[in-house]
Amino acid sequence: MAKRSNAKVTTHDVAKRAGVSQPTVSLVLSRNPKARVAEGTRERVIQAATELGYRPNLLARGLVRRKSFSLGLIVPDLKDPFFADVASGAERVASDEGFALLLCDRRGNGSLRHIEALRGRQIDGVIIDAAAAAALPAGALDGLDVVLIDQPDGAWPGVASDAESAGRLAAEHLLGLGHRRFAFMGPAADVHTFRMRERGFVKALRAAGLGLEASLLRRGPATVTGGMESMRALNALSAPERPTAVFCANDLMALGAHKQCATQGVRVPADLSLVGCDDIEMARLVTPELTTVSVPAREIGARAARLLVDPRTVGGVATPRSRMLPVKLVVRGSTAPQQAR
Amino acid sequence: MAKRSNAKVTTHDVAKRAGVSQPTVSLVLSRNPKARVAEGTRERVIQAATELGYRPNLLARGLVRRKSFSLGLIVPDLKDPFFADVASGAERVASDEGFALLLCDRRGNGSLRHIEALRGRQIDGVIIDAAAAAALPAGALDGLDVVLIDQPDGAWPGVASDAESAGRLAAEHLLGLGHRRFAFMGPAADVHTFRMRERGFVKALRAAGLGLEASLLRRGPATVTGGMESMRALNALSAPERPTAVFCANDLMALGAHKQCATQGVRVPADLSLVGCDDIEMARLVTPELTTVSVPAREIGARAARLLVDPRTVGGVATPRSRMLPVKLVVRGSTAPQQAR
DNA sequence: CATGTGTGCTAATACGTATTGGCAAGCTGC
DNA sequence: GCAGCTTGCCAATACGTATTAGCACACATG
Repeated sequence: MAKRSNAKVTTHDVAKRAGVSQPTVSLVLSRNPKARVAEGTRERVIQAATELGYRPNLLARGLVRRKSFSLGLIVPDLKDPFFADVASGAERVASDEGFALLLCDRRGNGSLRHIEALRGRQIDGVIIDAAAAAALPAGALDGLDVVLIDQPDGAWPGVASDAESAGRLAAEHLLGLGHRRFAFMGPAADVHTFRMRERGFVKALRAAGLGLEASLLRRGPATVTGGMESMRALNALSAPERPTAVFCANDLMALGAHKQCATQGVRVPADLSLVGCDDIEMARLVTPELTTVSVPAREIGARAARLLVDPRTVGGVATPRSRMLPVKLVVRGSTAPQQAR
Repeated sequence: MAKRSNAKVTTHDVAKRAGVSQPTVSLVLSRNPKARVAEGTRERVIQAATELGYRPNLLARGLVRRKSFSLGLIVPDLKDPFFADVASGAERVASDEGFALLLCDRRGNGSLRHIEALRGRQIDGVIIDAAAAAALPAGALDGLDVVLIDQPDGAWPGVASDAESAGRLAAEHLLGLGHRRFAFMGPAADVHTFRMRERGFVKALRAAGLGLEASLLRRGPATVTGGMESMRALNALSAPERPTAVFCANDLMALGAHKQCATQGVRVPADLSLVGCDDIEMARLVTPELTTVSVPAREIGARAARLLVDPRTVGGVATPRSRMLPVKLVVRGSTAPQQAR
């Protein structure tokens, strides 16, 4: 019967109880494959450990092994459902593999402080959004195992979705519905995923012989508020100039745009078709439901964690191939065939 | 100029460079107040540490101090915006105080495994939702500094919102609009906050001489899906039996209900007034916007972390008073005066 | 000059685990 | 009977920091 004792039990306590030395306990419990331990001894040690409720002190273990069995996760904003999903996926893998996940919400700020704190904790790797990584001073990540959320940048591997396809799928869907006058809204900031979504969208339009006028390219933060403001600007255009379909860099923007249309009496999808990207849970809660491109956010987090946890890829032994996960168009109610005006 | 060296710099390295012994470095850098160090020595040590880019190894420090400067956070589901907010608040405080936040998403499961892992990491405290704590085997939290999210349970302090007032505010708002036929939807599970929201709601109805029939008390998980199903059941009632106003245990349910009404053509608020609870960001994105009771989720997380970080409250020296944070009714578009039928 | 009194530093040790080298005992083979 | 091997264990040490006890010195005091 395992005792749940309050006082901390060490390998020394176990050793005493089993009548062996401390190193022997360590040999048995750390399952060192090259350890030679008699079967009887092994059993006595395990028995004693169980009885005392021994639990290894990972700080001590980390100190000598130079490995802390913990990962850092730096996200731009945990309240963004996309990153909450990423975190959720990363936590799952980390936890399953015996790693702790140290959460850092940079809340839009720089992440140098977080990085330094993580270093002090001797983390085995860090998952960080590419925008944060790019904003760091040179060398800030030296010596760390890094996986980027978003495209790789040469120095570090990254896990991302196929953003260009996302844009293309949105465009092709809207083109197929007969739309000819498009707008795009997204941040100017240097986030690769957003750039690629835009590029994929624009390229598909070009392929159809269409373009995107400057006034129909709205720059703003990829947030609900950003979406509302961009949409307000579009709605302020004179009727012939107004787009009939809008692709938004992510669902938060799209939901903001959606809301703005509702507020201003612009009917979605009758007056305007709207496509988002990410497929966050909320996309199904608005009416009409948001057509969007589904991105496997949890899987992105999970894969990023797995790259850092997998002994075959850590330490650059085998440079992990970066991962580009497929996306899928999800047609819902916010898009409809272009109506004659 | 601080060098960013890849190799780890220890106090020994700093000592050598400054021409002093390792303990002296430790005395200087740990800012031990009772340490007597000559000003010149102190400066040389700091200079050397800066030049070498010294950063303390928190594993080693934790080992000897018996303190890891890290907190565990166990949430039922990170994808629930309420808990994402709690996590965000807790992370902010932890980070500001030099603590790491070890994130555990129990994803609806038991949390014993997570607790054990956190113990091994010698965490200084754990923030856990009360439902998870209650589901743990006896003694599973012994010897830990615990703060519950949700009401305290005698053994541990908790940080929560004034849930009974939330229910009462919702009821009074609806009563003031002339409603007389109410429904409530919420989980049967033993989450104190949800029980108190329900109780506050029912008590306020009673005070007005009204009650809640069994058929108008819908049990279901506090999720979007749960809200949709409960709403479907309510909509299936014959017209005279149907409520004119519904209070939902949280916003996720309310949004599910909101969506279900849109799907079934029940007009909100003309046919049905809807009140949620939490005031998550999404509440403002649906049309009509959701009337709800605002709960300071981030503040809850922040306070919980502060209780565990504050030297005046840790270790039970001064048992921290539990905190009950005020809530506020936010009237939006999902509620309206009762119409004659 | 002997005695006390701070001051500024260091030697030694502890924290709990992992690892290295080696010792003793039991074999094998000749 | 001795060299050589294997097996099973342990002594010693390392990881990087914090802390305790105490040393050497200067200075003041009698």
